[in-house]
Amino acid sequence: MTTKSPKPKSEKKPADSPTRGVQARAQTTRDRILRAAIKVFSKKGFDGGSVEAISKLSRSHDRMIYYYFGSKEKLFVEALETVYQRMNEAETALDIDIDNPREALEKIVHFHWQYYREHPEFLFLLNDENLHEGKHLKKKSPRTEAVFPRAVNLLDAVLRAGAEKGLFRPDIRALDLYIAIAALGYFYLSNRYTLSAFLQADLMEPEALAHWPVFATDLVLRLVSSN
Amino acid sequence: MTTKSPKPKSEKKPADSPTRGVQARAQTTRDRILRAAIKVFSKKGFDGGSVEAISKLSRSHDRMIYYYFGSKEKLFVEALETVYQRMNEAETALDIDIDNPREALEKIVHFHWQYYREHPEFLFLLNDENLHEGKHLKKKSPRTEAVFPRAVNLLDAVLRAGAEKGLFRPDIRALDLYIAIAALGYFYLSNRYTLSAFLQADLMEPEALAHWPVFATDLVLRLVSSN
Amino acid sequence: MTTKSPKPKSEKKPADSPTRGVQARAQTTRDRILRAAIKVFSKKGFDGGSVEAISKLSRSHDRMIYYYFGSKEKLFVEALETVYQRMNEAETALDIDIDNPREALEKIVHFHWQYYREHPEFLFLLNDENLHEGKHLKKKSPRTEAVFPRAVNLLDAVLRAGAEKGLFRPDIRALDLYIAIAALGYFYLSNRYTLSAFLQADLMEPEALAHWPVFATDLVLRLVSSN
Amino acid sequence: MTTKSPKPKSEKKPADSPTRGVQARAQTTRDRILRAAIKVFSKKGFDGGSVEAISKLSRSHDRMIYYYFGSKEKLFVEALETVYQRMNEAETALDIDIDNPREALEKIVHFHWQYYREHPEFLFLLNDENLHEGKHLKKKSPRTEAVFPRAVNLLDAVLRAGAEKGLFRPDIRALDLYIAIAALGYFYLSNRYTLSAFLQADLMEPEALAHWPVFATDLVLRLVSSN
DNA sequence: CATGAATGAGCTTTCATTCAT
DNA sequence: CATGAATGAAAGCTCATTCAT
Repeated sequence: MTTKSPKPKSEKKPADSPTRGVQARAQTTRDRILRAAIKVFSKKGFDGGSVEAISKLSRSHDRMIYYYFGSKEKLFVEALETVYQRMNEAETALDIDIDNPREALEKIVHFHWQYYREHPEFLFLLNDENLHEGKHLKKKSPRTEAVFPRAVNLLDAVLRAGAEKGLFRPDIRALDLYIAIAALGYFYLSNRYTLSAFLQADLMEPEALAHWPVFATDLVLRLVSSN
Repeated sequence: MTTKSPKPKSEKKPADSPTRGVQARAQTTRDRILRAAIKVFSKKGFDGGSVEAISKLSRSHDRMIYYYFGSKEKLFVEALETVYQRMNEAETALDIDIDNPREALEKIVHFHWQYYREHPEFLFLLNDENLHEGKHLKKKSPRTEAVFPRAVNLLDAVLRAGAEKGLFRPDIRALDLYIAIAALGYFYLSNRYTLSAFLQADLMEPEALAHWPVFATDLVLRLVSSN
Repeated sequence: MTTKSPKPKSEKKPADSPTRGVQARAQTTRDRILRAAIKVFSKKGFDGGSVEAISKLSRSHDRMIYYYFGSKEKLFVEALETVYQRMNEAETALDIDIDNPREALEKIVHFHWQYYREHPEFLFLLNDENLHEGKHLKKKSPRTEAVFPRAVNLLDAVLRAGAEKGLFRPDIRALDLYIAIAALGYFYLSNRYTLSAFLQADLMEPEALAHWPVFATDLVLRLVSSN
Repeated sequence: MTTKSPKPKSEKKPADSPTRGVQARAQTTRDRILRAAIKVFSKKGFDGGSVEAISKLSRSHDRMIYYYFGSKEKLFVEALETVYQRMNEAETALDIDIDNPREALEKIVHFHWQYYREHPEFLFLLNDENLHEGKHLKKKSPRTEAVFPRAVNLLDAVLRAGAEKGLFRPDIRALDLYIAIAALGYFYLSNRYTLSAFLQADLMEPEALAHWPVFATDLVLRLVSSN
């Protein structure tokens, strides 16, 4: 980054000042680029997505990407974090009734399924990052650190509530369950292309799509239920 | 016919003939390229893996890739199919005792886990193909078509045997179970980089690695068990 | 918009503005490339003329050719159109006295001869385009459409004036005559290499070169003369 | 040429010998290549026509081209000479009645027109060679040397006969007339693509095609006629 | 007489990035 | 805050040609 990042992300809304108009315009340019980057990277991957494609889609210029983000890589990282953060916010916003643990679990399983279905860019972006062995995330990302617990902590609370009520086994780790829930939804959708080809079954048929979350929920409930 | 497919894969071992030497040399060149391609593509993806990197790793020339495979894309498809075929062969070779359904299931779950661990190229190559929405596989692949049933059929046999013995529920679909088993192993390993970053837990710790297949087996057995 | 047409030819001279320097530099780079392209293509043809040769001759970079012209083909088309346009302008600028039809015709025949001699790039570029069955011109060229009539119309006026004076036959079509005049000059020069080889006569000898336009003029005047 | 040209063109038909079959087969391979070369080079030019395209079209192998012709360039030269020779033979075979000079001239003009129309490969191949400033022909071609006179000599005879009968002017050079006749036919057809584009007239319309040789004949007769 | 394998230089084109206003 | 111009490396691919049977 040579051009000395002009306004390093600046979450703080610019107060009404003479320069507000300018900053607002800048913000939208930056946002347009970021949004375009998410689209392009999720469709083509980091290597396949060109800087030009992004600047074109955002109706801006290559140069602006460097002005705002410093490099293609940093733009990718921010796209990745943005997408993850959105997912996290959606998960946090889930309306969970802890007093009804079975129903709570069902809700969580369905949330994951639904979120992955509606946000393919989340799947693809994470896939690509894993393809690169997480090297972009490794370099930097203070923003994500504080974020983790929420999802798993919520699950932990549900599990504990269920155990107290005698409904659930007490020996299930929230982290394991979280990964299992994610795996069931993520893998089905993310790997649908190779699965469809190799298993010769169209996983995207309406019937198949309706069936899978039912199966996953059943699986999860059987896993955690006591007796 | 010059640039195009010089010897279409020719599975048949070249009999001892005057031309054996040439064919043998060609075969190894072709194989060296294919092996290098699997390595490079699984590390860098289709876009990130350059033709030059492959030809250099195989101690051959760019030109030879086009001579034997026609294009980077066709080479990728063949790498993908090869890797999938190997997996399929390993799965088929599994020594399963159908009269012992629980143990059989355990074996299958462990096989998937173990195979994914030992063959990261399988994970990465499939991931990359899914990133591209399966477009390479769509174009061609008659080889894979006949192959599907084996893995799922085996599982189906196990499930039926268990059900007959009164050990398993009769309403579990083999296809669902297969995907679930694959999901548990595949997702954990394939997505370990983003999971580790976002969940702040090192999934590759020996302890964690030892624990996961135990958890997965438990999950699968609880899912299918009657009572 | 990054790689694509940065300033679509912009005939308008950049007024004195702060950015004038930049535009001027760009304009000269673009012009240098175009000029180099005309040279290279006319010497080596479209296939034989390499992008590198052009960029080197223009003391620019390969990349700039794509920046300004989009592709090798589009550059070729522009070279072709430029060369044709120049010819057309020269022809239009001819000082013809319609009241002296015989002299006017002589002038026109000599103009063609002289122009082809002095602008071999015109011959070669058109030759190459015809070799490709006009495929480059077919794709695009609104610029040339309005242009046609001038040369033929001029000839038409001369023919009519001559006929009115009773000097010329009234049944000669201007288009035919135009093609004939062009043919005589163009073919002699353009095909001189094969003609020299096959006819075993050096068409480029001073004497031969001096003789031909005389012959051609005679031919044309005999053709159109009444009686 | 390293492979020491196996049978340098061998015009002589191989007498009935034990090896006749082999030679015959070779001859056809050689011929198939030559014919394919004429097609490919006339469509794509020397630079645009690849060795592979030729070997493919002739259902042979790249290697054979080098075996029989030594290099791409030598193959091109032979294609060129072949095509020229065929034209010359056809011209020589013309049934001309010298006692009827006007009709003889008409026949010659029509022959050129007809031949060019029916043999576009002749036009294109010669065009391409001229594009390269005759560099292929310059290198070699003893075969063509003896050939020249025939066509021009014939014309000379006709002109002389006409002059003797008082029909023709005595001051027309056969060489000039020959070039003019060739020019009229060749240029019209060879340059039809750029002419059509720039003159905005479809030169290949049936009517236009029927008209041109009439015009050309008229032109030639007027040129040579006395009084 | 024929052919599969190999070679290295070359091609057009695209890439991420920086300079100069 | 934005932009056109410039850069050089590298990409995938094709070329004419030769080697070794």
